[in-house]
Amino acid sequence: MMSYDASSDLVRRLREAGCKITPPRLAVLEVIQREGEHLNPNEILGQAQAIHPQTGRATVYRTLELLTNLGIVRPIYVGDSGPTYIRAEGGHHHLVCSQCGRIFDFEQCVADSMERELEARFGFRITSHLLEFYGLCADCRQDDSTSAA
Amino acid sequence: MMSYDASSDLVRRLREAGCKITPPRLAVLEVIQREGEHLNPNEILGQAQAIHPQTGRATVYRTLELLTNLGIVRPIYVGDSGPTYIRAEGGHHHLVCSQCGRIFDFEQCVADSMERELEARFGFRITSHLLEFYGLCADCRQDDSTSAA
DNA sequence: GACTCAAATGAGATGAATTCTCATCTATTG
DNA sequence: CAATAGATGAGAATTCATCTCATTTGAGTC
Repeated sequence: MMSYDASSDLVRRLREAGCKITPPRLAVLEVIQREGEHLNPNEILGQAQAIHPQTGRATVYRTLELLTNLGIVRPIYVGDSGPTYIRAEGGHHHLVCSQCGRIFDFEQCVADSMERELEARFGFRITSHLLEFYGLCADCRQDDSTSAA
Repeated sequence: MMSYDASSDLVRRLREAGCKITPPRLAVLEVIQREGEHLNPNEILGQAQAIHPQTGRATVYRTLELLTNLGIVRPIYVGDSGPTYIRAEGGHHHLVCSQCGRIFDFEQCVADSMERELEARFGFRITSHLLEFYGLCADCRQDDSTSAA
């Protein structure tokens, strides 16, 4: 037990926050660090149980809340699915089709240029951002053009 | 019955999509147009019932899904509350504290400058965007500085 | 290494939000 | 006005998240 990687950077942050380092927490951290992106609570539970089988559902929810408050992960709602969790660092950029729900990613982003100004204005320390554009994707535009004017 | 404002722009869009114009749908549209921002399904139900008392909960969910597919409204998840609905036009800009959950709005935004390029690149027709920054607000930074290094 | 205690846990109950089912009704077209 | 596909409302069913509480455990102290 307690054999995963109890010395990672994230574990240190938990310790500093006065939290105990438990097997379920290590399992969830492991999942986040390994897969990381866009897992929902149920998937995180499943993967955490692959590491530490006794892990309970409530503990996963509790751990995700804890990690969110510590600024380590962050829930994100995209499309019509429930929340998924991502690492709370860097930027996430999506193009979301309101009709079919498909999601496209893009990389370049102008948000960084705003960070400094917003930090100064609001006294924030910004660690990440989300930029999403909504509209109709190419396919759904075509389908529409038959019926709409 | 059928006396609210069956000739608005939004009603026309419903007709064009081949949908029937019914009292519950008019009621929901009326609520969206009047209040518009950040109502959750339950609040929308309440206000729709003030207009058309027989309106059922399932119909509100169905109508919101319909309006979302038509690109008229859009669900948004901010903070830890459930979904709320906003008009699917223009931009929404938030600064979210990961610790206390408070939300600050700001106006100026650089996203517009990216829209044209993304539209060209992905063949999208973009109607709105969401730009959110995450981090620690001024208050939570202070609380943290006592414990953290 | 054993002792202590607050923190953390798991199982299942509970609760809230959403979706589904189906018999009935109605907006629209001809 | 009649016909009909689409829409509706009521309540059942499902899903997802939270809460409760008895038990366990990590981590500091000796």
